[in-house]
Amino acid sequence: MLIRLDPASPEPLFAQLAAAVRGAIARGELTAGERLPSARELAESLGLNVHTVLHGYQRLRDEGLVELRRGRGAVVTPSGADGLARLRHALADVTAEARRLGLSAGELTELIRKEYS
Amino acid sequence: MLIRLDPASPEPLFAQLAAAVRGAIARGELTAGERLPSARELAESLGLNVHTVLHGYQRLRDEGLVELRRGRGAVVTPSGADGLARLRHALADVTAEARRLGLSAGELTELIRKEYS
DNA sequence: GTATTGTTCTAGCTCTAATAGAACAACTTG
DNA sequence: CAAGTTGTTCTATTAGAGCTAGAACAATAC
Repeated sequence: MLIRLDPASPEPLFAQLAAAVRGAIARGELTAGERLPSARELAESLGLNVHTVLHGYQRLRDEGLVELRRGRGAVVTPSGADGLARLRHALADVTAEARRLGLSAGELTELIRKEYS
Repeated sequence: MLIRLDPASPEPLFAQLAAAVRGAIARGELTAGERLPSARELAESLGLNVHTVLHGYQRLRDEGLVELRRGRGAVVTPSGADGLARLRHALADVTAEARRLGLSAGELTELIRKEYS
């Protein structure tokens, strides 16, 4: 799993890291039961602090995508892997266009809610 | 145009303000050539600092949605209004397709949230 | 000419992100 | 059981963004 981070981005590093893992799960590059590198390992290889990596892992845990256990590390959950893989591509074009126009995720979802009602 | 801001949100106030205006344009509540309230006026009525409002306006200008001129204020550009209107139509197509496939609004917005992260 | 409005500048305050180091608790492995 | 691995928790510091504040300035409208 290749992870590239941009320190100059307004997006926090821990969030970029979480996003990278999330994307890998959605694309099927990481499957249920697979284990992520240990925080200390990944921090070393990415040139980050251990706490920053753990912060990202904890966000993924909050989203239900991975399980964290001491001594074992971070493991992809079945529910997380299943839920992500679906209609993601169908939305890619629209979200890219929306982002180009400066819309936030909140604004886009707001438009959708109105569209559905 | 009603603007509601949440100071407790992680989203910066200037960004929330820009988002509100953007949404109003996308929904057609603000049309090309229309003038926004002056920064000093809006700051007063929203309980914000003038600079915060101007920060939001400047973001909208960077996105090409409004023009800023001293003495005149912020005016919605034709190109900005058009672009957002187009997106709105594209979005209508996607939501129609999603509905045809049996997705709920919640599922769709959840996918978008992940797409943006 | 006068009022309005955005632009620019300095300044201070607060909060988040990121880093750093240390000790600790739970789990895995031999 | 013993040792190593890994996440958890704690305190602390640094850097930057966001927001507020006040002032002076420049372009436009009337």
